[in-house]
Amino acid sequence: MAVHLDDTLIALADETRRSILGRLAAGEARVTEVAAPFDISLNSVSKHIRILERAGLVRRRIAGRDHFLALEPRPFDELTQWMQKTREFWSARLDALEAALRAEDAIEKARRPSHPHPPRRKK
Amino acid sequence: MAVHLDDTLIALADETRRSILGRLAAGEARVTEVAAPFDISLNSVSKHIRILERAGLVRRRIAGRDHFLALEPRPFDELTQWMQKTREFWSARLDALEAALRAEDAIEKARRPSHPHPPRRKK
DNA sequence: GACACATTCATCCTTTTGGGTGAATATTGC
DNA sequence: GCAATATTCACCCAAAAGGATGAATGTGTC
Repeated sequence: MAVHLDDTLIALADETRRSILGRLAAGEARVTEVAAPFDISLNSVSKHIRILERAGLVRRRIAGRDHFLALEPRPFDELTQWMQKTREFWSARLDALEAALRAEDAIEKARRPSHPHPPRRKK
Repeated sequence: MAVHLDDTLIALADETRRSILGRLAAGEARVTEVAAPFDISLNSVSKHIRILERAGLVRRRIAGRDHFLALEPRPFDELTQWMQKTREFWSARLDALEAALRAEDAIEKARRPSHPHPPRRKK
């Protein structure tokens, strides 16, 4: 699953590719149509599309000499799920850390009412 | 905002870096501590940390010769927001497309009860 | 001051990415 | 069969990423 995530993240980490996905959200389009708005060569767009296909974000349907591309949101949704799970995990750990620090502070305060934060390392 | 997104996505698109973030979710750690579980050189880990810092996902607090690293979830949350907005946009457009196709089908069916999908291009 | 430790800097190497150009391939249309 | 069209393939180039190693810098400790 980790490699899969990498492909999706890399595919999304480029403005041209995000723009291509935006175009495909409006429906199927041929490679040439997708490439039209960009000021780069058709070949470069073709390479971007291959990276999107590698991530599974774009599906290709070949009809004669036309290659119709369509948006495939599943990897995007899987990434969203991973991010939600990861965020929850982080929150839980960071909250626990916060709680531990507060408890430590309380103990410290009870023992020595002043001097709230003895720096563990100097300078 | 686009460049910012790029940095975050690129930072997350690597298993080593995701693992570093997982470690930091448990609290601050020095560079050496963060590097310990990995089988790569300390320098490589240092480079990964720099990429995480570039994305704003890691904050560095220097205390003498020790560099303490801490997780900073804000860019992660911004990415989550972007993904939710994008997903909603896609859903709206794809739903509209679906509806349009269904409507087209209905009209087609009303006019010619058989022959549901005349292929626009042959083979 | 001398030494150990933590971290980065400077290089080098290989792979990937993002861009380009020109040729090849496949399909359509006449 | 032939010309035009759609797309990819094969290279070339520069920049960046991910890895390594060895030197330099800054800090703590004795």
